[in-house]
Amino acid sequence: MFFSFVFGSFQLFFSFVCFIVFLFFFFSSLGHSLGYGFVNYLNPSDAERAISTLNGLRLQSKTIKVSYARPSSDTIKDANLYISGLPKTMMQKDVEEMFARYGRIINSRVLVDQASGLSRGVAFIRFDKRAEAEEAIKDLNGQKPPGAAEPITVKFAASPNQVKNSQIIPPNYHTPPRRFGGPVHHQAQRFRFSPMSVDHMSGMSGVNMPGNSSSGWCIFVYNLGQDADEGMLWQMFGPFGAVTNVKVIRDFNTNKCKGFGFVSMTNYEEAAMAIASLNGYRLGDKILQVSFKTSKSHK
DNA sequence: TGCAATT
Repeated sequence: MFFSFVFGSFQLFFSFVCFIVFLFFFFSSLGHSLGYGFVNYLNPSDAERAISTLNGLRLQSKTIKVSYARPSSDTIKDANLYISGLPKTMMQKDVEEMFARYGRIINSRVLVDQASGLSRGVAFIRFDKRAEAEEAIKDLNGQKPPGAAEPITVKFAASPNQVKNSQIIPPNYHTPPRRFGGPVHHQAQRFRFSPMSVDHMSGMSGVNMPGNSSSGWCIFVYNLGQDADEGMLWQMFGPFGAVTNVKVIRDFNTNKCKGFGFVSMTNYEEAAMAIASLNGYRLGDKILQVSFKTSKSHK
């Protein structure tokens, strides 16, 4: 439902047709979603900006891929490979190198043991075309990688249906956010599809930490104008990192903003940076006060 | 100073 809210607003703001953005959630699928979705843009430049802004963005434990959608066709179906028996020393890059000659790799992943952080010797590789995947199986199944003691198994991956937790994509509004003094977006994190880049504060979901809840960090924004809207909050906070939700609190009768709102961000460091940067920010004729939400909420 | 919730 939040999903439909997000995509509903997206459609409202950007509407229909033309360029397609393909999203792929790395590290497994979530909820009943298959882990990916499509967004249509009216303007190619908007699609371009969505890609450059959101690709590689970390959301919870995931890193999203955002790229142009490949045209749908039977030739790209069932092109995902399951590889097992890999030497534990082989990294994602090494596995990709081994398979690259068979075709264009759409994505890849080496499974890692949660506790030890070491490779489990299992990988997935999705090729652009099923024929490429078939070639790779023919050639590499039962083969030993250079220096390996055991042969690897290469076969088609099982059809997609693992169930996991659900999470949401923060839309990023189309106005250039630089005027909010936000950081250039995620230069260091982009393309680092590694589970090592997990927020080090997320293990600290402690009771004493302000603003923290089970899903990210809630930020209190005070001194919004009467006609503040959610779009403003997305614009202000989006540049600092993964924003999962924004809310402008309005009077039920007048529908005017009561002067404050909330923003949820996934990663502590990004939330802290947003607060440090936006607290005291002048929005119109008002000086914003931005802080972690306090827990005075039980009535 | 002001910290929600009409899914």
